[in-house]
Amino acid sequence: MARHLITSAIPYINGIKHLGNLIGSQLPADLFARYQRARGNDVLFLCATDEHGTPAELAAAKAGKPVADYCAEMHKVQADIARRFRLSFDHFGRSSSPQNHALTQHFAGRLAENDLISEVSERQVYSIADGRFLPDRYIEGTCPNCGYDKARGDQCENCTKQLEPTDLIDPRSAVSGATDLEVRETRHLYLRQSALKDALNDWIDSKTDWPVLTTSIAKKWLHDGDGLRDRGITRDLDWGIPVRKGTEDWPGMEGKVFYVWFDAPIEYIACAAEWAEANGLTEADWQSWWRTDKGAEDVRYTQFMGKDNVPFHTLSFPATIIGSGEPWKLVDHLKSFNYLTYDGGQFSTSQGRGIFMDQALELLPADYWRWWLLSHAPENSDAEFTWDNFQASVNKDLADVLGNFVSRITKFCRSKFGEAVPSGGQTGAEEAAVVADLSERLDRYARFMEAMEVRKAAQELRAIWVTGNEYLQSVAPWTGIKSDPDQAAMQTRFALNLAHLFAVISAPFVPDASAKILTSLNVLEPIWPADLQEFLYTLGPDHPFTVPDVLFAKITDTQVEEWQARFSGGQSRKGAEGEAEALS
RNA sequence: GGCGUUAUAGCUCAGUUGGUUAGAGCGAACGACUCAUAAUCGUUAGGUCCCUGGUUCAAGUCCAGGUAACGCCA
Repeated sequence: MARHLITSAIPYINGIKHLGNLIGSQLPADLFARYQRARGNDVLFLCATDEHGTPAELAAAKAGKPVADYCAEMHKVQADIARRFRLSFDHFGRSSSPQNHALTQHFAGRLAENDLISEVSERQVYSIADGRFLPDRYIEGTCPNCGYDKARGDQCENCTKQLEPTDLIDPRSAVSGATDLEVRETRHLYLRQSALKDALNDWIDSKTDWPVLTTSIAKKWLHDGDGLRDRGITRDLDWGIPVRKGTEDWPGMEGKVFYVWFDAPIEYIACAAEWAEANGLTEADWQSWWRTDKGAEDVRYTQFMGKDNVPFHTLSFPATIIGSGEPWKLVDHLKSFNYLTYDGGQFSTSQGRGIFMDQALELLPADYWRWWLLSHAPENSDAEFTWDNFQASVNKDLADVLGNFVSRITKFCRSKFGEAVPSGGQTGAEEAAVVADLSERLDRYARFMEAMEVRKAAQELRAIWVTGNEYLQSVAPWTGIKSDPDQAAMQTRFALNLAHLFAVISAPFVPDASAKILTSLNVLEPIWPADLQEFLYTLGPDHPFTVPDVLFAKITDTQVEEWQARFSGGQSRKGAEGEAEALS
């Protein structure tokens, strides 16, 4: 039995994610996890909320709540939506957990011992009124280049010129509008990633089976310009993991916290510790997934993420792990996705553009979204969501091809033979041909799923559904029953077993529909078809079943028009990044 | 500005290391069937593979230059 450790990029805490976020990491990760479980493998599938940093603080302030309370609430909201999308996390953790505090401090300590941490003095803008240092993007002022009065400290959005906060004319705090700003000296820790450049390069070179998208991004960061740069791992904030060297104080770092990018990926590990605690397991149990000296040498670790997250997962996080000198598991396979676009532009949290997870579920059940998103996953390039395409795909694939097949065969059987699998007849050449065809297709489907070729897997799965309709159309039991009832009974029995097959193998894509079909067919313990020939005899004569309700209602033109208007962009969820409107 | 990705049928996309008449699904037209969610199944039509030039016996595929779209720039 293979062991699969699977993590999805962890979503930021400050609001509900949109469909682009969903298909970029969590959903394909779930598909893979469900598939591996269905094949009988041992799976630990982890995800969490990424809770630290300035956006969380500001979102909490806006909501008028202490940041810890805000994060706890938003974590529940996100967990609930994930559950409703049937994301089958073994644990949905929090980067603010005690486990992550301890591990982050531990890693920092190890890195310091290995001389991979340096201390750098920096000058940063401090807002006296706010009582805090301001990150560059939270300073606003007039652009010295074009005169735009809402330029940010890192860049002017009007003329796109890159700026330093000190370039701004009449700078003010974007948090409070305060103008009493000053530049203060502050000391920060840097991770000396540059010292690990060769180690990282060798490691990435050893990954010959990674997607081009992944390696090209990693290589660019490694070799572009001056090469891999050292990165600050601390910030002058209140909300975060206090800077400590393992369990000891870190002189000169009092009152500072780790920068969110440093502690967030460590949550992948800490989340396993949270999982163990939540399930009454021991440290040895979770370490058997993460420590190659404690049982994880046979674990295959796969990460899922959007392309914007690739540098962190190929360089920064591995630098932390390699730099620790301890035998933690490094990622084996890394599956990255491009963006889903909406009406030609990006989905945007800050501009409220596109469809958000909670809104999607108000319109239609999870399976509809899961199927469309997965079968159109932005694997090789950006993919575009349009309502017309969504309607056409879902109606055709789910309602007409799969749903209608289950409906037609169960109803036919009920009307001619009653609600039990009919007996009589012997399978012949026609059925043997279907078995041969399906065996080949099932094999391809499995290979695509193993390789995480999501779109191709969906395409193959759909072709398998079509096989069922082809078979019925070809043998036409509704005609044959008049002259040879035994033959028609056998054909009906065979087709009911096909419905069973479809339910079992479709579960990773459309878990709810799959469960409904299995319930109707009275199958309590679905088992993946190892031997197809044998599997298609699972439902034998007299096995009772019921006709399921309509599995997938079609999306009407009226609905599409209404939704198109409602989500025409910018109206549904306006506001700056970090707003808590999603909570209401 | 630098860099990256992409460009194939009306639409959404496949096209392995260069190798016959460039493929699939949807949509369209026509036909078959009537068990089924007016669903299904079959047949057919539809392409200057963004442009220009180059390498080669052979280029959708490799190289150079251009054009356009999208993205990233810590």
